[in-house]
Amino acid sequence: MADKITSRENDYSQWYLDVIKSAKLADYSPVRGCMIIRPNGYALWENMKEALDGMFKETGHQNAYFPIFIPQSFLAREADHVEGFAKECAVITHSRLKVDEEEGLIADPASELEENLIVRPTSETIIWDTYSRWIQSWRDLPILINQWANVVRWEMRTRLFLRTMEFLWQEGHTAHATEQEAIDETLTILDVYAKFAEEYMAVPVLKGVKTASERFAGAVETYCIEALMQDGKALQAGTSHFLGQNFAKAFDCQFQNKNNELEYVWATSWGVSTRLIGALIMVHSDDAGLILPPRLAPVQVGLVPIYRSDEDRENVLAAAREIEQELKAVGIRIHIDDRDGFRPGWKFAEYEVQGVPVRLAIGPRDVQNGTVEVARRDSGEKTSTPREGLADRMTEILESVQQGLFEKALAHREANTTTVESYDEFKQVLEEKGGFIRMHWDGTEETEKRIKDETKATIRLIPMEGYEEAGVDPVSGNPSKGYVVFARAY
RNA sequence: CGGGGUGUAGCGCAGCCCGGUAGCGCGCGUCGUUCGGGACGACGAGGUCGUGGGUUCAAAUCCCGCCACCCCGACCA
Repeated sequence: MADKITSRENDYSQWYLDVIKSAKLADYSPVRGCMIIRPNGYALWENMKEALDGMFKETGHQNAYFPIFIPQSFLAREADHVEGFAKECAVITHSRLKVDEEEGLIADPASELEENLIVRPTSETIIWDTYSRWIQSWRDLPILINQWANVVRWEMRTRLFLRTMEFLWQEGHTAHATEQEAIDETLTILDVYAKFAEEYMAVPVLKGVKTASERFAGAVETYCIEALMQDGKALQAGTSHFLGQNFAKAFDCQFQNKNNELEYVWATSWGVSTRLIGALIMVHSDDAGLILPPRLAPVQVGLVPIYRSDEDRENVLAAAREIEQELKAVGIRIHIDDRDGFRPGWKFAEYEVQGVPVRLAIGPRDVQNGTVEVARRDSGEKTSTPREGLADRMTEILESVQQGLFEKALAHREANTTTVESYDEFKQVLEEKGGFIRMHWDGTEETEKRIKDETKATIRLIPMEGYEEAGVDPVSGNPSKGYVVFARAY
């Protein structure tokens, strides 16, 4: 008997945790705030990684790897950066342990490090230290590097996938000769992220710019994609930062331009993390468990063979293998659950809770009739269909599931995006409905903070499209350049 | 860092108030019957009761300390 999943209506955040547990995506670790990513979760991450990695390479980037340890002094070089990250750094002070007679195993005082090391919370500092040695001339630019890595941020409050102390991510760090080129890079990546979210994750996203208070520590401008979860809360799904010359100046990274002048290098950084898995869960899944978009699902089609006698078993499994070959031939990831000792109903339930997009079942009756049962995870719809032409039909169904998930999520977002003209209306919508709320904003940090303090809603982004529409900020009464998007966020 | 909660078999929990043989469900092992939506029976394995101390003839249970984790909130990808 599987664990019961709390309904979304009953307790959304418990539901989220239940889905992760039932679908065997992750587990808690012995250390607070850290998670064990189980094979189901990791396979999902690998698929995300593969798709993104391809897109990065397509846009001219290369992978590299920088060390996990950073000299403590590096962090202090960029003022905003240190302020943003200092409070959540794991610090390494010793290099070995020893057995103390009274206290047992302790850090050996004799091994105290000359300089503390920090476990990277992000790699700007060590990378810009490196770039300063790699870059001398305009001919050395641009540098377009990405790395797949783990980072550690000593968070007060953690949630599986959404915020863990250690998480997996990719971080791109690019160096450019001109400001415009760096800005273009920032936006190129933002588009890559949006495309990935929508086409692979089937999660519609808004693209925009963060306000100063929500900006990355050390950035000149932070661009982001924001998604809306089923409970009406927003989730930042990816960020792309234009860093200006801040890090180049902090790490003294200059180059000689074509006019023989020394200039500081222009920088960007950008990242998405295993948090995307959290987004995926919260956007699509239901009370029966996980629902995965076919393009990312580790198993796209799960096949359950049904038999009683040995003879049936042989015939059914033979048919199952044929189907497997046909589907594999058209590039479908199919898995046959041929384990004896598990009954079909159990297997159905397992595929369901694990979010496998389509489930097939084939038994003696089907073998005789040349049919197979097809069940869609998204709609629950079950049909019996001829084996003839199955591969093509499966391709269509998977495409239709992928499309359907996106459309459903988009419809949800649209139904939960409200434009308001007064602060009272804003508060009312926030309480009763949640979601994205568009409202005029005067552009001041003061107003932004007041709204946040009073309602817990933050400006998720200043939209990149359709922003210029002058009006009045209903909170301050001051003029506004356009509507910005508010929400309560994870 | 504030609030709440929990530590007893692999997992979920009861037992604690009122001290005296450590229990239930799921899972696990063997055998048999089953198998088209999470099957059933029989037998069986599995526990330093988070940890240190105290009270007592006797502590999972009472007292004191410590540790850990989870959930909610503030802060943050």
